[in-house]
Amino acid sequence: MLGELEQIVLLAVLRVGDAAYGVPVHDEIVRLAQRDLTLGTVYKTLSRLEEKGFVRSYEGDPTPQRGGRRTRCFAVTNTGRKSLESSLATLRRMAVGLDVGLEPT
Amino acid sequence: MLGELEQIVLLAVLRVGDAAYGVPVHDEIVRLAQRDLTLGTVYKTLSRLEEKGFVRSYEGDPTPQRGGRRTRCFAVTNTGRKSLESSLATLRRMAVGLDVGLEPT
DNA sequence: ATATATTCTCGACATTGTCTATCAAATGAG
DNA sequence: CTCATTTGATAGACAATGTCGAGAATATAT
Repeated sequence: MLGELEQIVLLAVLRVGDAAYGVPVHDEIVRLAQRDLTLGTVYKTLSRLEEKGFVRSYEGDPTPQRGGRRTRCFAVTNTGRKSLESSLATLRRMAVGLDVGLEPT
Repeated sequence: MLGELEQIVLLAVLRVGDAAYGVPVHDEIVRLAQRDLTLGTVYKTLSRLEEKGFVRSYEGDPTPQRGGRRTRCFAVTNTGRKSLESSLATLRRMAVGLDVGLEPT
């Protein structure tokens, strides 16, 4: 089962695409979810998602502008994507017929 | 913030409509979310939602078929509905452009 | 070297998710 | 009427997720 924040973080990683490391993922969440999370929260969630096999991580290209260590980038795995789609599909199914702004096309 | 199950329970209460007490809400979740929850889990979640003001409860009509005590029915409050819509809107916003089965119309 | 900026890790604690066991009320059998 | 049975509700415990803040690691500028 994916928690609510886990879903959001998975979506953010997908959105950021390449070089999805902590900072841009965090920024994307703040921007689109209006949620004032800490970086620590994002990293913690990413770690847990990795333990469950929903994302994998790899060393990012060392292209730091000014200070900063190497980045740890994340990508959603197939399993992660399946799980995310399943969660969203459930919500959509349950929203059918209600006017809650999530009706199917 | 609404957890994932909280969202599902709110949706189920909306779906069931009148006389939304524990059992039918539970059934609706099992049916649409393929989630094998216990009745206890549903009640616990409903309690917590009520503490937060997202649902209210009232005594149901005593129309038991065979055994059974008076029912405690639940309805989603305005606040609850707003909160639910907000959560779903966030997901939808974040899904825009990704092919995860939750794109806006 | 030292200060500083950027990225990441690690406890610690709050909230949510979940079950099992148990309680309560209503009904029908005897 | 009494009580076993059925349906509905509650409570306590523990697991999983959500969240923060403090600090560690690493690179650069001075």
